[in-house]
Amino acid sequence: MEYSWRGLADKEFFDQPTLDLARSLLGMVIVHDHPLGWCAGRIVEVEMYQGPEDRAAHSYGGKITERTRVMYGPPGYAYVYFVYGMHYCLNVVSGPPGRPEAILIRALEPLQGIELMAQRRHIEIDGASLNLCRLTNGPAKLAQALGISQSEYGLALFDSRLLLYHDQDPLPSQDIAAGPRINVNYAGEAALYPWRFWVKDHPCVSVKGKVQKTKT
DNA sequence: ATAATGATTGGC
DNA sequence: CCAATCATTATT
Repeated sequence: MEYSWRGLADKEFFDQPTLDLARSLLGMVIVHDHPLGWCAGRIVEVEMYQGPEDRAAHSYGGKITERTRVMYGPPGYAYVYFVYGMHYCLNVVSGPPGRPEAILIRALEPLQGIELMAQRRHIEIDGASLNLCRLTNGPAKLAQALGISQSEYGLALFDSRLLLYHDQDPLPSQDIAAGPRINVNYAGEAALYPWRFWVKDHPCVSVKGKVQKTKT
C-alpha cells in the first residue's frame, strides 16, 4: 500500500492543547485501510469538545460510561459514537489521560477511493454532475464514506488501519475560520463558544456549517 | 425492564 | 419542516 502523503502523525503530535490540536487537524489527511479498499480525505472542518466543563460534550460533568471511556485515555485514539439511530461520527481523542476531550471531524475533501466512498454512500458517480464534496461534507457522511462504524472505536490514529497524515504546512491562521458549534443549542452558554473550525471558503464544509456562516 | 434522547441526514 | 431509527443512558 503506497501513500503519497508527507508524513504520518506520530503519537507525540497529539500531545498539545485541544484548541491547538483542533486547528492543526485542518488540512491533514485521514486514511482508512479496509479489505474493500482504501479511502482518504483532507480534513476541512472540525469541532472540539472540552472535558467535564463543556455542557455540549458527551463527557460533561466527568460522565464516564462504556461509550465515553476512550475519551479518558491518552490522546490520538478514535472515539466513534452512534447517533440518531442511524449515523456514526468520528472524533479524535485529545487532552492528557483523565481529561475527556475530543475533536469531531465534521467534513472532508475526498482525495482517494472515490468510487468506494460513492458506493458506501449509495451515490452514483455519473461524470461531471457529481459534486465530490457531497460524499463527505458532514460528520455522519464522512463516517459512512470511509466505512467507519463501531468496529473502529478506539483505534490508534498513529498506528492502526485508520491513520492521520500531515500533507502540507499547517494552515496560516488567516485561512482558518471559527464559529459556534452546530446542533448544541441545549448546551446553554457553551453553545456560544467558537469551537468549530473550518478552512475558510472551502467548498466541502458541511451544509449546516455554511448556513451558519452566512447567517452571522 | 423500559422509556427518553440525540455532536444528523435526506426527503417532502 | 420533520420523519427515520436505535445505541446509549437514565429511570422505574
